Amino acid sequence: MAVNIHWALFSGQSFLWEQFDIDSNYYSSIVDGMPLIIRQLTSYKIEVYYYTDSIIDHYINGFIKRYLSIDIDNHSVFTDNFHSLYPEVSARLKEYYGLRVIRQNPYETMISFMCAQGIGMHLIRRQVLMLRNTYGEKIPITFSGKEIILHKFPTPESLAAADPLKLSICTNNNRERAKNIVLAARAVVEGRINLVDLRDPEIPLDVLRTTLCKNRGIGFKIADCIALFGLGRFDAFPIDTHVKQYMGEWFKSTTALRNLTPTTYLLLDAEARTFLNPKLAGYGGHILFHCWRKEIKKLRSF
DNA sequence: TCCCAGGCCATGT
DNA sequence: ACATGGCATGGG
Repeated sequence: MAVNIHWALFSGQSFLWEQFDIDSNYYSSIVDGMPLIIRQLTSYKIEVYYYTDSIIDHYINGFIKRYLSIDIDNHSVFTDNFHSLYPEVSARLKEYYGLRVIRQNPYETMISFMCAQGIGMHLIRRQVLMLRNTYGEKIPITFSGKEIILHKFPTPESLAAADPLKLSICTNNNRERAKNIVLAARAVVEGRINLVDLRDPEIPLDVLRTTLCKNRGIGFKIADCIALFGLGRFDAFPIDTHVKQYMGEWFKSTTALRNLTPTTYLLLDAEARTFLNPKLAGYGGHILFHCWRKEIKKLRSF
């Protein structure tokens, strides 16, 4: 079965998705145990293929729409005040309103973003792919007559039981990162990290961030990424090298010229909320992030 | 060859 | 608090 969805740009936060081939418009992933294939038709439209019984079509449809956060009207993310204050940025953003910040699994988001430290997106994607292929359960499907082997994201148990040294093959040979991933998986298995409890939207962002940062390998930025992409906290605003750059260039922040120390991080976080809707700061920030990478940095990876 | 990539951590001042 | 270096590899 397939469903068409308008207003979806499939890009920007997709370490858990895999492109069929170079320059292919098809992407695959297993979301909540269900194999999904997405075809990017235009920057505003995708087609979703899923494998299930037609009786529960309406349920699947709702599930996918929630996953793709179709409930968020992207044009409401930026205020009228924003458009009049920053007309150049506003003009550039026109092509990027199709981007959806998707509601991904928090555990999978945590592990995959722990791979995203100071290296290019290409390498990050490769690490997550290798983790899936090495430790994830195989799921064979047939798509347009072809047999395709997909892999589930490895369970917390499988990563918790993994040998860190062996796992480091998947983490760019970075042993420290491999060790941290195994430790985090163990913490999930033993209930010391309870991501279900952290889903409570009443938890203040700084508390959420501090809680996640107790784990080795998770700093402010990764914690905010887990909140934004994994816990549906669209108010969380992860600040990385690109965000720091566009805050300096586009929003003339002098704070952005300083090194990204914890203090600077918190100052930038507060600054961003003065020109972005605080409740959707991360959502807007991600649209800006993607636009910055594509338009200014001319990066092709996503 | 050098610098930068969706950072984090330990160490020295 | 802030600066610096190590971690690792690939691409521009």
